[in-house]
Amino acid sequence: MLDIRLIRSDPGAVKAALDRRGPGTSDGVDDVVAQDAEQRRLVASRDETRSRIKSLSREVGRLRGEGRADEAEAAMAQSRSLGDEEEALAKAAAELADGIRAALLGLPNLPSEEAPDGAGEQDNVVLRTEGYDAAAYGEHQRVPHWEIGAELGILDNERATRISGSMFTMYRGWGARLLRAMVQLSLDRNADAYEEVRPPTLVRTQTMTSTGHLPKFADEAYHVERDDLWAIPTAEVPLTSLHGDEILDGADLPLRYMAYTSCFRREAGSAGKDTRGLLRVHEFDKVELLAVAAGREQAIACQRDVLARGEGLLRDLGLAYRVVDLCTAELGNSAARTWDIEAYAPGVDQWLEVSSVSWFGDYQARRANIRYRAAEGSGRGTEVAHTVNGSAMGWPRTVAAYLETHRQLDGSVAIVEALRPYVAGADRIVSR
RNA sequence: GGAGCGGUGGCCGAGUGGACGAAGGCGGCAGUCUUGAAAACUGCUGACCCUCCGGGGUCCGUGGGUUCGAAUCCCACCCGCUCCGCCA
Repeated sequence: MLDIRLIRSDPGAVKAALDRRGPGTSDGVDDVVAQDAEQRRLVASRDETRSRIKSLSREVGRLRGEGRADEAEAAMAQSRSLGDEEEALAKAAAELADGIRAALLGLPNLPSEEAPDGAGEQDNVVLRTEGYDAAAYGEHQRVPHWEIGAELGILDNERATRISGSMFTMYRGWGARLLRAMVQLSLDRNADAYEEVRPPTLVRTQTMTSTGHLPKFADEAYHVERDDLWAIPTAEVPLTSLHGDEILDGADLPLRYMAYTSCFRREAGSAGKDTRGLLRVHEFDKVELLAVAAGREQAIACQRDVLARGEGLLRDLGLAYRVVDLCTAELGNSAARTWDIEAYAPGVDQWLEVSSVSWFGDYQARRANIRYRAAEGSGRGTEVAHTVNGSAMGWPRTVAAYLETHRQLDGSVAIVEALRPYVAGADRIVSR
């Protein structure tokens, strides 16, 4: 949610920044400005009326105490008639406030001025590519992961579909074990700075609203209507709300958390797109890293840290990857700046998005109401925190890139050094 | 799911419908004393919104209601605790 004070004081700059995402993004800002002015006018006269009612009421008590019943009666009558006035003003002000809040919830975040301008995917900027050499891949690596999975008996999407429908996956045997090894590696590598959390995967509407997944993207999430709970699309959702409605001590920031959870996405509108194998599924696993920071500078340092950790894990797995700076048109609704990490999968010859590392400014923290008290003597009171998050590792696609990259001439798949401690030292996956 | 009790400031906790934004304590900050620290004593110490910077207003789980006036009375909901039932 954008700061209404910023919109009020400089609507032109807000509109210009929003429109960098695409034409028409700032529609509604003028409306908000007008409604806000009217709402404040109403609140001012409501407050004035209330103040008069309060002093009259005190007067009633005092007059009664002094036995001046007639005068008390007169004050009561006057106060009563002011009451109707106050009620009407309060109702009008509250309705406007609801409307303003709804409009604000619908506005996306301002892109960082450092995010590259652009109109679509083609305008994303590749910052760097690591470990990629097209000529280095042999024919044995040009096999799509679903074939490798079937050959080795480690992926069983056919039966997953029978159990849950299309775009669900199932790991079996070494597939499940490889996944578990990667999860453990991801958590262990980040335990030095991030507290491990196992949050709930079903959350309230308020929790989904805080990260910006609601109200705009309700169609993307699974909703348990009977209990009004939402299946999280990412651990970012519960982790962001971990400190919701709290005032943190600025000296404790940044706070860093990581969580391994299942993630659920309806992928509405993408049926039939990239659906082969593990490229796009409704339920997947992910280790998410998240930081709550004090201000821009600290937040950006945290974002760099998350990115470095995501890259480090891909290097541990021996995968080629590139880092992409998303252009303004491709930024998620809540993000100010996002770096995607894409792993190269030789079998399908695609760069697969395996991590998305975003800085949200105070947009999410304002929705979640996460504040912090600045250092003593800084002359500042409580401030809205900044949030940052990104995947340490996200699964089906990482497994896809892994299987294709490490497939050997004999059809087995090598287990890299970093994973061996988690698989009792085994060094390859062979057909059973 | 049923019954009972409860939800008050950073924390604990008091609060007969009338000066209650709220006693008291703890914690925190500042000062006195001290070479320094501790102890003792004194003072200060919530968040948020608006402002013509004088001030005004909102907030006692949430939302309604009663009343001239609600932390206090009524209703609904949420959360917690205890017991019963059910259950992995």
